[in-house]
Amino acid sequence: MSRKAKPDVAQILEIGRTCVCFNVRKASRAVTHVYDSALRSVGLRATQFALLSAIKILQPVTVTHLAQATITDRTTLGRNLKLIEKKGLIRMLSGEDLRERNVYLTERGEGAVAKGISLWEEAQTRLTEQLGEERVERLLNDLSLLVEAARRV
Amino acid sequence: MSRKAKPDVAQILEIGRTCVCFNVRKASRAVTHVYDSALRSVGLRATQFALLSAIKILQPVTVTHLAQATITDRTTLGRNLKLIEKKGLIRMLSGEDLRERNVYLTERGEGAVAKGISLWEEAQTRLTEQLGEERVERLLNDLSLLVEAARRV
DNA sequence: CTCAGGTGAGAGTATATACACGTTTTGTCG
DNA sequence: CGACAAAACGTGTATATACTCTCACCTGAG
Repeated sequence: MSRKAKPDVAQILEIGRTCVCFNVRKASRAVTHVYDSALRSVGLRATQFALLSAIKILQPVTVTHLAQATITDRTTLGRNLKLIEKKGLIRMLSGEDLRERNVYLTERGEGAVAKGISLWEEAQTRLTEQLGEERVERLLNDLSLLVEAARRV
Repeated sequence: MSRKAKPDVAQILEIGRTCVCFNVRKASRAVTHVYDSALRSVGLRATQFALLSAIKILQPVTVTHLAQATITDRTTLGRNLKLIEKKGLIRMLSGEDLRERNVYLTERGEGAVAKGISLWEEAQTRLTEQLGEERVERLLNDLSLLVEAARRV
């Protein structure tokens, strides 16, 4: 009784069906594939397009701020920024506070976002057609609540 | 007019709000953090617990089969399997068809799943409390449809 | 002013993910 | 039977992710 019994397959099946983590990650892989494919022709990954978009909105913005806004680990973000900096899409400059690095879009970065938008729109439209607009809206809302919930845990 | 104009911030804001990819990935990061933290005391990542669970259900199973079942790239899966093989949690043996590698849980793998279950349950329960059971059920259902939709695109 | 503690960022390490390409084995058809 | 297609898997390379540790810089208490 006190000895931990081998879990049976039925129990694991139920975990697989109900686990929020597994299922969100699985969906993340499937959806990322759609957007990565769509954006390939401009040489951007979905993550990079997302990052450029966030910078477009928040610029000038520090690394830590951007990390909080995108729910990304600061060190992860730093490495992702380095990649798009090497492509010449952003600049990172120290301001008055020498610890900070302020991130800006370059002209090329602006152009990349502009080119990405139409490709993004096509992917988003095709996916929305498959899923239905109402369901997409509901899903986005639930995902937003999920992020809040996860941060409170 | 034909010249691509700089997209304005309002448009990008709308993209950030509505993009299924950004928002699923963001949720994936937030949720993974919860489950990774919960499982840390047994030395498993959420991904690894998921993988062991899938093997528990499907064993013996080939790499390609497991990849299809988990919506993971075959080469990604191969590398993830190598990590839990090194920990002694699974075995990979060739069968009659020498191209195939059949994956099995070891005794230690069974034990790891058993230990992981209670930790998983705690994380899942805390998250469900924050989000509400009905919303979790709806979200899981919508995510499942999303995966199907993404695969049809 | 000084320094103790806090803050912003990078480096080291490890895992997760996937595309392009190559290798071995199997199956199939003339 | 032999050549060629198909299947299963691994390797090389690149990006995404995050934890731990370290360092530089800033700021406020005394």
